[in-house]
Amino acid sequence: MGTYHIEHFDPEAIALSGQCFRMHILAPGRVEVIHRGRRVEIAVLGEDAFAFSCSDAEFENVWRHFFDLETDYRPFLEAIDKTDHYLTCAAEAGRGLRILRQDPWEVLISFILSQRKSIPAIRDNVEKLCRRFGEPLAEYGPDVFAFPTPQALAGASMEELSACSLGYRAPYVRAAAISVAAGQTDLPALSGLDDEALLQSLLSLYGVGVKVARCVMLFGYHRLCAAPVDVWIGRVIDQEYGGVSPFARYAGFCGVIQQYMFYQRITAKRPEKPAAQKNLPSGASHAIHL
DNA sequence: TGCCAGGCTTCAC
DNA sequence: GTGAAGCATGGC
Repeated sequence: MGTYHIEHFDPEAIALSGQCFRMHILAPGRVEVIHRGRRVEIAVLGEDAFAFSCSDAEFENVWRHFFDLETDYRPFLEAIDKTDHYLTCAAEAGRGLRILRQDPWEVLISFILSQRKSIPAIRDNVEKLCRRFGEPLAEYGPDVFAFPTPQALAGASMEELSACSLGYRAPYVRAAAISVAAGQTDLPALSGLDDEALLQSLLSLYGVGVKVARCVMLFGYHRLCAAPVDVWIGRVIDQEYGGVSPFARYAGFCGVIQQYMFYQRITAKRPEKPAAQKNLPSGASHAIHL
């Protein structure tokens, strides 16, 4: 158990932000994460003060990197257009968000099955997969499981996958698992590709479209230039920006900006405002962004 | 009962 | 190349 002073870090906000489905709020100020066969609990002690339920060595070797604590998020916040009221408020609400450095394989499968599902439903599906096909992590308790390996999912039948409530996404998950397990898709090697090549490689997988590919790029490969546009972000762009994406202004880190917008949108009380012409930054449509 | 959820593939045209 | 239809499941 170690205690640390960390700025711009809000584990509860990150757990709610929809980028990671194995991060749970256990109680106010207490969050757990399971990542690459390890589990850690984080306790919020006070402003910028946190306790991690692991050794200092594990914090330095695993969790500092996972939570992207080496990155200074201040320049991202300072670059936000002060006349953009929506984004200024969103960034203030989400100033403790960070883009996690997750396992690309876990991100790939999680976002394949995210299609047309709510975040709680995705979380349930991921947990079902882990319980059914993941290795038990007995050192953390009888009810803790690792994310399934590609081999484990590739060896599952359609019936077994469908039993995890995957619906029509079951063949997508199976195809991706077979491709990765067979070495046809080498996920670690993809990290060496440039952004466009990485995008095209991900799009070649059955069941992976532009939105899911961008999620994998952002959350699995830490390509901060990738900004997934889903129904929520689409609504923000329509309602707050008159249909013109603000991402062009934030080249190189629009994935971070997107995450502030997404968090603000899903944690708001869903005010269904009519389309407004409030923020109209110059720039191209969001469609051109990775 | 109907609509919607971090969409994608398939098939007309 | 573009747009609509169809797709499973669960929550509200």
